[in-house]
Amino acid sequence: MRRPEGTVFVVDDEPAVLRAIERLLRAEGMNVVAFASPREFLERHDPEAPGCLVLDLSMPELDGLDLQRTLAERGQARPAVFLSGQGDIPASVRAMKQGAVDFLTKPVNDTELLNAVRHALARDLAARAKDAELAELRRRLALLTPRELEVLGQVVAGRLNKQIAAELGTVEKTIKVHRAHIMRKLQVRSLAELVRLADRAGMAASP
Amino acid sequence: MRRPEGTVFVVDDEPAVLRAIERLLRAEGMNVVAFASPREFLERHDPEAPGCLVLDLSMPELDGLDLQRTLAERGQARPAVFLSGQGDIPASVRAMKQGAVDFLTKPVNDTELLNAVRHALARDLAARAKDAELAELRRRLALLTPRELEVLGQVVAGRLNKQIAAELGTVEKTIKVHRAHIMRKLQVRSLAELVRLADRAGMAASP
DNA sequence: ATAGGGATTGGACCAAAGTCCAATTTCGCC
DNA sequence: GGCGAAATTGGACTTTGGTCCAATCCCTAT
Repeated sequence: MRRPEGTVFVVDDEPAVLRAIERLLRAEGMNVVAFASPREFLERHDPEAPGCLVLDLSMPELDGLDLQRTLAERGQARPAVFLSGQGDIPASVRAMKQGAVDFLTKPVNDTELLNAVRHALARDLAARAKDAELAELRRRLALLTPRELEVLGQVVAGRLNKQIAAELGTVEKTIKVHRAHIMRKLQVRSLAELVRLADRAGMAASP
Repeated sequence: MRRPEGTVFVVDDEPAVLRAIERLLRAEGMNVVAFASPREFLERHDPEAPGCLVLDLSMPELDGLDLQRTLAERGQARPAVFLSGQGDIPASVRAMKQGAVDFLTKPVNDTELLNAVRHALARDLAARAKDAELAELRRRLALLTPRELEVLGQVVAGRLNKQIAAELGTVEKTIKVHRAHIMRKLQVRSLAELVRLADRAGMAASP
């Protein structure tokens, strides 16, 4: 079973547990990188590499929740599967509210962990795909001049060229030229596509 | 503080807890309806009334999770806040995965419960608003004839009238008429609006 | 000062879309 | 058999949108 679909970053301060989990995941053909502490993870991991987390809840210095939150603040959030020894309910609830994929209690059931990790990897891939798409949209929008952005806003708001011209204090002819430039730069071939692109990129339509 | 924003349906088999929660919520000006058992709730509650749930996790016959799932199957899901006595972690995780707003342990902290309930009510209102909007869109789409739906699909796919005519084996003139009918029936005044309406209603664009 | 990009505009046209009025054709239903 | 909605089509225009070629005007960086 090919599984180059991302890496599983495991962080646990108990060496025995860390090795056991690493072995389990590798046996399934997954790419695994193990860290003995949150600090080590923060220093060495590659935020660009696709993948998910398997975090021990209670660790010295920074616990699993803190680590998860820290990554989120850096814009490096990843789907996480939490493991806890005796962990309390409030912690599990907090983890889930924070977007955890699952929260398992030790001793961990292998099947449950594998399912949770597969879900987490899938979620990360989906999130990265969405991010990539959004980045591509913004990259294209960045090619537009300020004026073209104004015109775009009016166009996707459903205004006619004539109305846009009046609004922007110019003539219809000019708007047509801007429109043509917009279509070319954004690589869309129909108004329908243009509207979708603008909406997905989160353009605020100003009345 | 006016709070006619939905009702809080409380279900707990312990009379003392039920009364205490009811009193707490009413003191905040909330509309509350208390039920001593899941069965009673299923028989008497109004699925149309906006509002959220406060569910005891462990109850005879049907526990809180079962009740939540049963409602979901009936298409009557509501945001729920769970309360548990000694509850285990797996139960709390399952509840959160199922979409619970929060999962609190008894004895419940009043402030936490109130905050959770407020979030749940807000979430229900938002969900109902979205549902209502979607229903409105579908209501309008239902006014279209089968042919008009075909044309709509092609239009929002960015096809020209000429192309659509060829595709549907008719002439451009006919397509124009259909388009005019579509715009009128859907109450949109621009192609941009039409595209958004179709997309939000989840129209699959066929190539 | 000078090149180059951005914003604008003209003119000339062509293509696409929308409108008004009118007329058939087809089909399921009473 | 006939009614009424749906689907179609014509004709005659008007409005909009798009394209080509060409030409200013302004501002910034070299």
